[in-house]
Formats: sequence, structure tokens, C-alpha cells
Amino acid sequence: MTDRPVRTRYAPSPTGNPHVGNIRSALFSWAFARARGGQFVLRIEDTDRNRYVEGAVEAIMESLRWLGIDWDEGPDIGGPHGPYFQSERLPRYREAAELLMERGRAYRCFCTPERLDALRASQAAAKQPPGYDGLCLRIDPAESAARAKDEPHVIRFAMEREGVTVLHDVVRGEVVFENALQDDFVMLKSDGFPTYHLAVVVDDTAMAISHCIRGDEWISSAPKHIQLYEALGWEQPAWAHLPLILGPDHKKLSKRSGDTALLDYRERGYLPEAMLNFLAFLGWSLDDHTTIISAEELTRHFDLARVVPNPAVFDIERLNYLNGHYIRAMDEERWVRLVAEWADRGLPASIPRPLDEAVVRAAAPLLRERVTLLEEIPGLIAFLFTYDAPEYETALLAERVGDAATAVRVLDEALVRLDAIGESEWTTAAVEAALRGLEEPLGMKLRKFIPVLYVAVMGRPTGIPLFDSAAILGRERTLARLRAARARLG
RNA sequence: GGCGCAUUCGUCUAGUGGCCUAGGACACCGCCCUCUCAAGGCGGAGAUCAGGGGUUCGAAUCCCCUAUGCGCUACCA
Repeated sequence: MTDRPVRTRYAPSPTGNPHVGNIRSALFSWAFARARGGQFVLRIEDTDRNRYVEGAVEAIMESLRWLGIDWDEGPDIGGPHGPYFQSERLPRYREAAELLMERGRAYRCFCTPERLDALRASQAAAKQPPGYDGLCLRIDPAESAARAKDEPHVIRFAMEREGVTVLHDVVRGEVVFENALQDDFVMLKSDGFPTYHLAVVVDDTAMAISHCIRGDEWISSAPKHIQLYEALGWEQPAWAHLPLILGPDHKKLSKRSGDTALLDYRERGYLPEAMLNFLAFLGWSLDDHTTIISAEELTRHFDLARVVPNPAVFDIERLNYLNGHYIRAMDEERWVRLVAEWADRGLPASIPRPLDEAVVRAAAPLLRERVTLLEEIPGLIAFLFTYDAPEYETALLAERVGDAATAVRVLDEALVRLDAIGESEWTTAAVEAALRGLEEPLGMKLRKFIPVLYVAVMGRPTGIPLFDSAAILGRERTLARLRAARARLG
């Protein structure tokens, strides 16, 4: 079962933007294949024409690429087991269905959706377990074939009803299912498309998938797949059902329990390595202390044996921490590029483009320790790109020092000292020296009065370091802002 | 309702009979550092291992029962 070469796959349906839970499954499948020197396949399960969403395939590939998950075979690059769209593999499913009919393990069902609905309703009313009642199973094969010519029908799999079906799961061990409780599920729909159950078995076999790694929501249908493998006489892959990822409400992560599309996180300024690191430890661990891991290390050490069985809550705080960590860890050039990109994207249109590269470059190192999400960048440096300080409440000037009179003294003294610095000597060090010199005459610590100047210069009492900011702004703009603040106080 | 899975600090987890008076990380609190805010350093609080029975010299680790949570129960995946 596991002595085959390792081949795993990620097989999403193109029904929208992939969610983080889904991508986590892709990540584990990929990491496992890479760790074992195997292959990773991307297959698109587009068997439900009603739920197909335009652009979803592109979004799936974009999501994987963003995290650096690469595939060896797939819809875009082809491969020896193509095609990789299930909608293009219809004959294979029909072939399998027919083989099963010949073997007496499948039958046509002519029941209408209405009858099925009514059946379910009456079963529910009678507190009976829902399931097909086998009406069409009793139709004579000859009659069935005749009716099939012009009557819409599906093909159902005849589940074994005696005994039990045992799932040997890599993460959960042995799971036993009572066959008497099973249902003759539809495997080929009336439109000729297969349902997931048939398609996954046919394709995983055709594509030589060695490990079926998927979310835990699939575990209840595992007996369907196992019986299909047995009826077809094919070798099962090793099974691994991954724990679900829960939202803050402790329910399976979905649209209603918060935003979950992977790419949304990119838009908000999360780094791919932070997301990958975060996802890697949702349901898996390397050892008793590692919390930071790179894609390279993950693909070297990942092992299904260390996947835990219990569901994990998606903790955004942890993701935020990791994002900050990777921002601080990246090399200087990349950081400058990111600052430029996000500033350009988020700064008001009133600021002329292209943005002053020297300012961006000077501000970048000041931003590094203060940014958690890239989207915070514009707000922190907008004041560097305008002549005047951003709008602010005048009262803010005096807030930290207690009273307006003190704020006035601070501004007056600062103006005198700063004004004494010549245009050519205007540097961070000079500004710092001048302002530190204020402690004496003002009779208070720098930390006590400096918030006044922060507000005057950047419109807020907090932000990137003031001395550097003043240096970047230049003598004229800095003095103008201090004078403007002084004027506000009368 | 039925079936299935799960249950260690608020959260992610370590732990496979003695190394556990349960370790790490995020978040939280305090101190230090400090031009604000952060970042960083140091320290703290936080889990009677869901509850109850067993087995054993000894259990978070093995067995049984209960509770709770979640998942599935479609011609969706």
C-alpha cells in the first residue's frame, strides 16, 4: 500500500477562491510528496457544472503559486496522466460504471428528483435513516437497458450491505463502518458526469496516486470509495484524513465564519512564507519546540505520522506574529520593494507618482519593526509625501504634556533650536542633538515632551522615529509644520 | 435522529506507562531597553491532561462508560 512511489494530488473543484482549509490540505499533500521525493499533481474536479465559477481555476493555481507550491503535472503543464480536468475524462468514468454494471455492482436508477425528495421527507418523518430504497435495483436488466435509451437516469453503486468496511487511516488508525448503514449512492449523474465518489477513485487510480490526503469532512464517505476500489479490483491508496480547520466560532471554516479565501490574506499584506509557516503547524508539528519553519525545511521534514487528529482553530494572532517575524527577517532589498509597492498602492491619488524613491528607501528601515501587515505601510509614511502635516485635532498637541501652555513652550523652544541648524547641517543627528538640548530649558525629559512634536510633524502622537522623519522631510517642511502647530495654539 | 471523528494552558501544540509537581509558541501581565509607537531582552500568570470508573508498584499516555463539540447524512464537492 505504501511501497509505491509517492504521488499525491490536490484536487479542488473550481467553485471559487480556494479557502485556507483547502489550501492547507494542498500544502500537506505537497510537502509529503516532496519529503518523500515523490510527485505532486494538480487535478481540477469540475464535475458539477452548476457550481463552476469563471476564473476559479486561475485562482486555484495563483493560490498555490503564491505559497510556492509547485506541481509536477496539472491542467496547465499537462503530464503523462492527463487530461487534468475531470470534465475531459468522461469516457473513463462511464467505462468504470459500465464495468460495475456488468459485475452486478451498479444499476440504473430512473427515480425522479421529486420521488427522491419525497422519499427523504418520509424517512425523516418516520425518523428513519435517509437513503435510497433500492426501488430501481429490482428492475430487470433487459428492461433497464431498454428504458435507458430514452429515459433520463443515473447510475447507482450497489453497496455491500453485509459486514463492515474498514478504513485504515494514517492519522486516525482503524475506522470501522457498518455496511448495513450504507447507501446506494449515485456515481454517474443523468448528465453523464460522475459524482466525486466515482471520479476520485477512477482518477486517483489512473494517476497512480499513492496517498489520498484530504480533509476530515470526507471520512464518512470513505467506505464508498473503499468499496468502489474493491468492486473494481483496484489497489487502494493510503488514506489520510486531515483534521478540519475551525473558525473562531469553532465551526468548520467557511465564508460565514470569517474571510477565508487564501488570496484575501495576500491582499491584506500577509507574506506567503508567514502563511505557509502558519498553515504548516495547523494540525502538524515538527517537534516539541519548533515554531518557525521555511518551505524548504517543511518539504524536507514533513511527515503524515506527525499529523494530529483533532481539529485546529484558526488563530489570526499567531499569523500576525509570524508576518511580523518574516518582515523583520527578510533582506533589505525585498523590504524596500515591498514598501514601495504598498505605498504606491495605498497612498492617496493626490500624491504625485512615481513616489520619491529616496524617501521610500529612507523610510523602509524605520517601518520594519512597526509593521505587522503590509497594508499598514501607507498610513505610517503618508506624512513624508506632503508639504503640510496630515489633518489632526489641535487638542492632540497638548494631550500628552497635559496643557496647551506647555505644548506652546515645547514648540517655541524647538523652533528656536531647530531654526539654528543650517540647511546643509540638517541631519538626523543634528535634529536629535537640538531636541535633546531642550530637556534643560524645558525642565522635563525628552520622552515627556516629544509627543508634541510627533503630532506637529506627522499628525499623530505615535509613528516612525521623529529625528529620522525630520531629516527625511528636510529643514523647510519640518519648520513649517512646527510653526503651523504653534499657530494653532494661538 | 443516525453514523463517524475529536477532547492537554484562551489558541496552536509537545507528550505513545516512570525524564511531567506537564515542555514550547501566540495572546495576556510585569520589568528592562527606549525620541513616540513598536521591536527586542528578561520574568510571570495560565492545563487537577473533558468527567467518572478501572488496569498497574506507577497513567495525560492502556481499557470501559458518560458528557460536550464538530463533521457527514444530495444527480455538491
